[in-house]
Amino acid sequence: MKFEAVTIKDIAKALGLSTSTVSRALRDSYEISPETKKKVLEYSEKINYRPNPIALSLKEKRSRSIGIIVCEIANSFFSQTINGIESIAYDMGYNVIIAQSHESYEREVLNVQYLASRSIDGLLVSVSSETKDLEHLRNLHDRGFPIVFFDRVVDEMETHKVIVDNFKGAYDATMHLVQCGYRHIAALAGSEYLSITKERLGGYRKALEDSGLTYNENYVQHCLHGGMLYDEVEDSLTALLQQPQKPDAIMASADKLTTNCLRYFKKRKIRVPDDVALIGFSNLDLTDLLSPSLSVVRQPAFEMGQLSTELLIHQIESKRPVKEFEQRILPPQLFIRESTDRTLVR
Amino acid sequence: MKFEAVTIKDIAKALGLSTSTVSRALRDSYEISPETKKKVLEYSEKINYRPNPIALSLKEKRSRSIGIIVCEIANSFFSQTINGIESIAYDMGYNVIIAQSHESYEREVLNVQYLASRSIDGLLVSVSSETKDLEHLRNLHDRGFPIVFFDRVVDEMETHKVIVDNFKGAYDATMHLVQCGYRHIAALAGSEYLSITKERLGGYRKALEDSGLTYNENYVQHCLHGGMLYDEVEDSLTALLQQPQKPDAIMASADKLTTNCLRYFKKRKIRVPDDVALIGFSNLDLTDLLSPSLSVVRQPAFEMGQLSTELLIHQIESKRPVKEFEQRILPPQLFIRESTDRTLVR
DNA sequence: TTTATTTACGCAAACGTTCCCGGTATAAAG
DNA sequence: CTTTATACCGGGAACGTTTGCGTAAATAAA
Repeated sequence: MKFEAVTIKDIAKALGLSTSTVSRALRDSYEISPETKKKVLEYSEKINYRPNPIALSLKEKRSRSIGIIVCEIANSFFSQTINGIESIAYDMGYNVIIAQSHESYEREVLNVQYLASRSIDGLLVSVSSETKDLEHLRNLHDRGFPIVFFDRVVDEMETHKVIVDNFKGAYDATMHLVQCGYRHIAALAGSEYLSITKERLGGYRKALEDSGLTYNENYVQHCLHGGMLYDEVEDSLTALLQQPQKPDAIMASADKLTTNCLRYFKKRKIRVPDDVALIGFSNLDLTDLLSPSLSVVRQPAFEMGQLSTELLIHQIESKRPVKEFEQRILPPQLFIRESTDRTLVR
Repeated sequence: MKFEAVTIKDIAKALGLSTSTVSRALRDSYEISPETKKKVLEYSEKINYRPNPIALSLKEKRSRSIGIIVCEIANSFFSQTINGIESIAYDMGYNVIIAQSHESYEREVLNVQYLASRSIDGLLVSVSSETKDLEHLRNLHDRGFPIVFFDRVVDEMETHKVIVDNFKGAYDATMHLVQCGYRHIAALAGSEYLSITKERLGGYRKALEDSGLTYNENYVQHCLHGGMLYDEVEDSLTALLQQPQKPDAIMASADKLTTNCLRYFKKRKIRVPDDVALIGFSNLDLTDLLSPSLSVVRQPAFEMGQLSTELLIHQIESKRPVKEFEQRILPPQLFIRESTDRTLVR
């Protein structure tokens, strides 16, 4: 069932004009007399004419749409980021096409190819936790295709990047644990391939060192799928709790990691923070309602989305190839709640 | 900065053929000799040719993309629905363009117009809670534009609709409260304009009647923005708790309504379920981790998204105008946890 | 050998726009 | 009265593709 729209030709025919005249009248060209303009404008209004964006795209060789690749939109951080992306994109006349990798490298590659073949003008990417090979993106980038990375960036490519200060976030979180008196602080981290994992573990380690605590390799566990799979978290936590010296606090470095930690503790009736304290990166809106309420490092997701989009569209609309790339680093925010602070627990 | 793609013309020129021959070779037409086909295929592969979807769209008068309008993607129910939509859409070669109304009628209208002007082939809509006037949608629908409603549907339009059995969901939830011994059961509902609100309140009322409890108008409060604004929830709850006979249980009929209820109770140190029990519609993944864990009515969001998309694409690809419309009703699921069941509380 | 048929390809129009390049009036300048 | 300028408008190509039609050469049938 197709839906017939009214075209410039219909207007031209109805008014006894040529398509060029109608086109020019609509674009308010000086070459068209005021009377003709008036006629055309009025008639277009009457029959509710809307220019065909497909035809325009073909002509202008740009689609005015940008692609987004994230692992999951059902993740607070990413849905908030997408909100930020949308707010800017729509303001600037772009629409967004969203694709999810579900943390799978294969699906990420497929999505990139799909989006690229759909003639989008640019791409906003947060890589999957499985991604090590970047050929699918480098390929496009090398041919001048605008790509902006956010949150999960890659060192190997020279593009705009928007991240949060992950080092500081983890440092502050760990420092907070130290100040609360915890001495055996473990880290539950995401995929080793991810930039954010490295940065966050860096902050964790530095905080330990600055506090005179020794960094213990066995206190660091990785979950390849960033907490998406409960079993991975379960295995990691079990490994941590089997250490000769059980950790008395955990710093979790991703949203799902943090909540699945809590789920594990609840299942095993491990009391938080009495048995073990928990702080984690999270952008959930309900960390205050959890049991116990969660201490978190929160990222300015909305702003990250906005900023990334501004950088991307700026690059898309730039006349000359962009050679100077920016890396914007936004500050994280620390929220202290019951899961680390015993004085807060009822 | 534009990104030059390789076209069929480039292939034709390089191989000394006409564009029609190349086109036909690529589509494996019987009119082309095996040798020519082989040459064309190999060369296209080599230079990584991808057909330009914009040009195809112009020719075929369809864009192979569908629009989605929801209030918030940062809402578990909708993000799960979108996952379902995507899974089907991508399988069938469509991409999706998502727009958010943020529960504003004005933004919904703007989004509809924007999407319609972007030559999408169909629309998946869950109306905003402010929406009463449907001209923006009826307009399109009357001209044969495929529209499928999901979750928040409207009676006034004859289209495919996919909903959950809201009546049953609310009925079961209320019945559960009755069985737990609660006798003064209030309802916190969303916008009065919404279909889901009416259906859910219907189930609530019927359950009361079937249990020999009297339905009390003052026990029903509406929040126009469906819990998005905490203040609305606060006012409604305050009104409920000021009734001469304070309610001993609350049935909340939307995601944010339910969680904001909990937030209110926590703030005021009202114990759940001891002072007041709470059950609500919610698709959150962490209702088991809340304090107390939440009894909820859960909707099969993913399946709803899949089903809606199948119906929509089926209508889009139908040769003849579709006149017979289906209304699919999926079953909700009840999860009993601490917020209603005292025996579960630690 | 002539005629009919098949095979394999090219030409050109179409989708909806924009825009370059013309062209024809009318008016002003010489 | 011719030249030049100005105002206004139309023709047609182009964007990348598909597809109906035409046609040359090769093959088969007569």
